[in-house]
Amino acid sequence: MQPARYSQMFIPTLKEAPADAQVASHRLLVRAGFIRQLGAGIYDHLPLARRTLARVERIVRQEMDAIGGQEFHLPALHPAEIWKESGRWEVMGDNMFRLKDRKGADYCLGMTHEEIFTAIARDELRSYRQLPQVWYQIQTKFRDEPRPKSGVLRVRQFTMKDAYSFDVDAAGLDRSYDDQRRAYEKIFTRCGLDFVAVQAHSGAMGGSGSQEFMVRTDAGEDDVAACPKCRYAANTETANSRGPIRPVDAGEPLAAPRKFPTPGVRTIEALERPPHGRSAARQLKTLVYAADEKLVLAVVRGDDELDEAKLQTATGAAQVRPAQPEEIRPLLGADPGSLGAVGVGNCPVFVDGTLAAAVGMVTGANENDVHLEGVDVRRDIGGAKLADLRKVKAGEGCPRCDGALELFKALEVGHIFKLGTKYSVSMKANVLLADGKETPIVMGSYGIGVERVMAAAVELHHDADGIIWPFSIAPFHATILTMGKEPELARAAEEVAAALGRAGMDVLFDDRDERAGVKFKDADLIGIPLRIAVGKRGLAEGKVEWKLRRGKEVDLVATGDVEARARALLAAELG
RNA sequence: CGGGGAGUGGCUCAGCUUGGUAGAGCACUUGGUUCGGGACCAAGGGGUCGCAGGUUCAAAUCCUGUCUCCCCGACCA
Repeated sequence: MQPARYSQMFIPTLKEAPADAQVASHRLLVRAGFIRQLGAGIYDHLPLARRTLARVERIVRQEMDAIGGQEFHLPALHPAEIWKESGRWEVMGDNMFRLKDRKGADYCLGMTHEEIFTAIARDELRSYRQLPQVWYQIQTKFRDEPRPKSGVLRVRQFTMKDAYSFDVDAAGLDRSYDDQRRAYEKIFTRCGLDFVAVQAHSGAMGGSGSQEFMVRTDAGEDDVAACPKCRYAANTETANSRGPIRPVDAGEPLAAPRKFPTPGVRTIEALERPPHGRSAARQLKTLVYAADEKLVLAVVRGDDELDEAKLQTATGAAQVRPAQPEEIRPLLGADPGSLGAVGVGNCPVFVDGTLAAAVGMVTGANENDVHLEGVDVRRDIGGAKLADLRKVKAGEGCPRCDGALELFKALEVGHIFKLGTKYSVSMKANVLLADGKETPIVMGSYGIGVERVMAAAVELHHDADGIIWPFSIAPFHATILTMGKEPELARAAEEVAAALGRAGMDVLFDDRDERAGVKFKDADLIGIPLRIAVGKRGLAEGKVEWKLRRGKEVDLVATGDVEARARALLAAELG
């Protein structure tokens, strides 16, 4: 293959990063000439990004094909009807880009493709004999994110590999799911990502189980609780810890809750201070939420934090949001800060499971400036449903072993779901069994954010000078540059470039009329894994400088040895 | 949506408080000197100061509205 010539390529590198770039991947992908912003959460992929993304996609295709996946390409523009069938036209709310055609009919831009693939399955699959099927595509998704941020990490238009499995029964789904999980492990490993597969919250997708593939980085937006001693790892949206959480600092039990005046007290902290002195662990925190627009109460301990995803799971609602003060007052008769669940009968109450046996607790009396003490959760909030609502904290016990949990930030690069029959039932995708009965197809859905894989690799692999790509997804494997203008240097560089090409490397030949320093800086910034520099001194002995981006050492290598050495390096790196 | 910040040559920013008709560095063009880690000198090109109204003899600067972008909280690959 011919080496690419830097002078002919469009690689707009920048000395300074745009002021609004906060995270490393954003800063470096812009500076190194991979991406440019078109609008909030909308990015141009310039040639270098396209090359890297194409490599990621190639790895994804290989691993999908290896488990029997068949590639499709479905429309991004969807008629509203199909989303109304599954009920998600409403569920997706403002996250969906919606538009009308010239006749006024409703359309949307696809956020994901469960509905479209399920429609194909419904229309075309008739018999259990046709199953299992594994279908996938690499396609553009549109989501009207409320808050795009962090460069390419959270955007409104992105590329997703989405795969769907169709099985006759749950056992088949388990196999398909395991195939995908193993494929994901290979994909992310090959892309040079350190990752953990964690237990996840299913959110709007529905279904029985799911795992997220997380890359540990502060640029991520999820919190993961993981046990260093065993394999337990979970998104804090589902993570548990081993009880007892902390000693329940029980107050004095009373025969019945007793009111006491708390003028001006509106916060847990205020109630901890004198003259009240009620520790947060003895307080009940009562929060009002709208779950699918129906008000509910959520109660956690005063020193705990409510996890909204857990509340969503507990209520079974599609959407959960904090209630407005204007909604709360008519419901409970008091303002936030004086709320409690004791005696509340006009809305569902959810109490965190760790409070099941709590006695002698303090809570708001639903009367401004008044609290209750001596509250016995079982006795006084008897109608409540117990649920896991609290967010786990670092250092708490692992639910699976005697280890202690650690918490860290992570970036979600992939998510696999056992959907079950949610979509096949609502969209009537059935097949006939051997005994002639109809059964809904059992489905799974599996996503990978392609740009996120690229960005995650940058987050993980960079230094002060720029990106350090793994060979597998680098835009070029090697770059070659000359130090000086002598024609013999350029000639030698051409030869070395050809040798690298014969070894199977993609080569960028920096033939620009620039000083060596400029070429070095750009090579480091762009992050090409292997750099060969041709200079007068080395060439006098028939040698060139061989340097890996990730290391410090510079080796002098005879030009005749470059090909063999490159071949060996590539074999070692790509396996 | 709630809260905070910012829009001035391609990029990073100054100028705004105290109105007087736009600047620096980088980038770009030309010439010269350089040439192993983002060179130097000289001469150039490039901006209706986000947009729309208003105040004023005069608006980048003051007022109102509006759009866009960024950051912090609720969603997701």
